[in-house]
Amino acid sequence: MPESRNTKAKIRKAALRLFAERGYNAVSMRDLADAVGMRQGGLYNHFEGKQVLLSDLMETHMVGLLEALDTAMAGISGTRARLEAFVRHHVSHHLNYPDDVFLAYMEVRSLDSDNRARITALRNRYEHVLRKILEDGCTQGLFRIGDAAVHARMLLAMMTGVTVWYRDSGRLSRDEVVELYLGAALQSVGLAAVQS
Amino acid sequence: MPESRNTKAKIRKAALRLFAERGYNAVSMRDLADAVGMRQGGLYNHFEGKQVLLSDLMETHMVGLLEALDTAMAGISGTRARLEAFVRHHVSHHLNYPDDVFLAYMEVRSLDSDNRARITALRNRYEHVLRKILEDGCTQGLFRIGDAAVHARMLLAMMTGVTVWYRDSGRLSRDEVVELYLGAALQSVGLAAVQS
DNA sequence: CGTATGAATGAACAGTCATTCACATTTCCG
DNA sequence: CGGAAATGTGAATGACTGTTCATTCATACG
Repeated sequence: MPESRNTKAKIRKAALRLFAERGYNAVSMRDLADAVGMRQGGLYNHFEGKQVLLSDLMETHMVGLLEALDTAMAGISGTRARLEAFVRHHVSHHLNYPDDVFLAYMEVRSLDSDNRARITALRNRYEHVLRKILEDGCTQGLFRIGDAAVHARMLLAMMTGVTVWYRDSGRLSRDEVVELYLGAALQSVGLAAVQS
Repeated sequence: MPESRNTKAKIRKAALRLFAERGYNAVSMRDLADAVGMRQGGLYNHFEGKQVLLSDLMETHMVGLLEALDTAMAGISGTRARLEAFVRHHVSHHLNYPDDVFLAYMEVRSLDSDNRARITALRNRYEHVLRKILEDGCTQGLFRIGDAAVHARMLLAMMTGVTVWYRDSGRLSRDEVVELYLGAALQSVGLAAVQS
């Protein structure tokens, strides 16, 4: 049992990396088995098939993302503070799990329709949290934005894009990057960036 | 000759749509031939192969994007005006050619290394134009942003994301969407949105 | 009219795909 | 130790991959 869980985790890890790097369709079960250090047949002792493996990875990521969001937002009140918490959570989570995020973003179309519906529902729940914050800020006259729903998508695209370019070997630390995105997000809704 | 150019254009059009919709690796030459209304063998009278077709589509798009940018920026002076022109150009161009943009964004990794280098160079030239505007705005004390290079990537990701959600059947017109993105972009650099 | 040309076909190629399975090997537990 | 369950192997399956090619066809030209 412990040995089993170990290889299962190794398969997930290798699959995440390969799928994110080359794309779901460009990775064969042979490639995956090679990366884990076994033959392709053995993979099927741990997963029913390639499609199940993909949707499993995606669902795990989305559930983890939502849980991390709950944790990050717990007990935070005030619209501005909630926006700040959301941005910090989103960017730092994306910096910490770039492969997961990239996969969940790029390979939705590789899911069959049932799995896609489930994943999309989770994503909508996530997006809705940000939209709610923006709507609150609007009705309170706190934010100056044209359209809350559109602005939510703008901010999510902006922040999610951090995975495309950020490298740990670059000149900026993760914390610095988080603060840069926070400043831009706050200004984009019409708030002054710094307050310290 | 005219007939040839016609089918060649039909192949490009169908390939663009299919690649953008399902992904390069998920589209077979048989699928493509079916979409055009011919058999797979005939495709090779017009293109050397699948990879050439992909890089051809991408290069055409990137060159067109750069040309459209030149046109949009021609004669525009003043940092703020140049930023406005860039944003308007980028968003409206992405609304008009969503498949091209999506393909060029998603399938860079499906290119072999030579083609990838060429496409990436074009993309960097494009990104550099925006970064230059932001740097100018910084040195002039006009913009309030943390880091011009990072901010350029933030804005590009934000604006490019419009292709993910926008539908002509939705409640917003393309022009309205362009103005929403313009407002957000201006505020994100610390400028007031409206001036009319 | 004869012929050269560009274009389309449909079969064939060698290779890869995800998946299955009978069979070894290892691990666990009584 | 013994046997059962878990785990890995390697070969096989049939379907599909991008690409090639001999052949056919229609049109254009001298």
